[in-house]
Amino acid sequence: MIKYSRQRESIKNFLTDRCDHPTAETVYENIRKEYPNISLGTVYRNLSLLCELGEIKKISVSPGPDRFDGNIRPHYHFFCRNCGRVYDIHIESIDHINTIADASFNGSVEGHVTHFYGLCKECMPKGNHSDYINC
Amino acid sequence: MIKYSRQRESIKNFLTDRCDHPTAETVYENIRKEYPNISLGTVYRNLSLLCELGEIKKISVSPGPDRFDGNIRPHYHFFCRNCGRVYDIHIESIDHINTIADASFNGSVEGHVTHFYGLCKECMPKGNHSDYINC
DNA sequence: CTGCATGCAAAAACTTTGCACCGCC
DNA sequence: GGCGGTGCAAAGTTTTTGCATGCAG
Repeated sequence: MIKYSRQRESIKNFLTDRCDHPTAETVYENIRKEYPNISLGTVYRNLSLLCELGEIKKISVSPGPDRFDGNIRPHYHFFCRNCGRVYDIHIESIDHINTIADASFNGSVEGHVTHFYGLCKECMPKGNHSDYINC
Repeated sequence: MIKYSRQRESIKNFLTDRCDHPTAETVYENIRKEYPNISLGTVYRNLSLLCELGEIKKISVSPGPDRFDGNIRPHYHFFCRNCGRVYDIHIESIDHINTIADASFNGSVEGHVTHFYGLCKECMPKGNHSDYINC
């Protein structure tokens, strides 16, 4: 049985309030402002638990520490190869690629993990800065 | 300038001879049979170098250690959620998803990383075992 | 009260690195 | 023989875990 904890509540709220996909370390540093005694171990344990409960999502980045996303609606991520920032991308479903893969594989393709990379607006050559909002 | 080394040659050959995407540790254990004094550090250094040279590919798996692929022709990977094995999937290009993503993102989408998951033939319920060859 | 959650610290898992020596070119 | 590669070991990075105590139900 899972019991309520103020720390977990705080972590959950922190994540759903942001859209910059913080690492466990960043979560730790911020929750510490409210709960100075919280330990990094507790942050990891709660992030892990929240993932299992489906309340947040883990984003694995290579190389580097995992990041966490409080937005669990289906969407994709964009990694800027210059500054390392992670952005949300909301696109129509591309689940048809599962069917394509399944047709060429002797097994059962249930899903895919995809992320996109390139240069974000901030890192692109000057001149084309519209104010598109990613979050 | 890059110099020849027997160890690097051996690592390269080992990878191009296999299709099971071994980890650095597995590479180490196998190369050791031929070069008992090789160190894990050397294996990592050479895997890293071979990646930079574009002679092999690194596959990041979450969770778990990175895996390495001696096959650099474009293809995708399938991760069995039951046994953890990694298989090659050769499919037609799905690069159109870059265009889809680019249309919804204020920046420049240059590419994507995708892997598929599900159950492999070995881990599927009995009865449907054709002899499709994945490698 | 019972037992899950926490804080702390140690350890685990994976990878990189400093340094002295070795061996390509 | 000069300089990149190696072996070894130490250290770095990220995450997990054991244990005594704290707090929700």
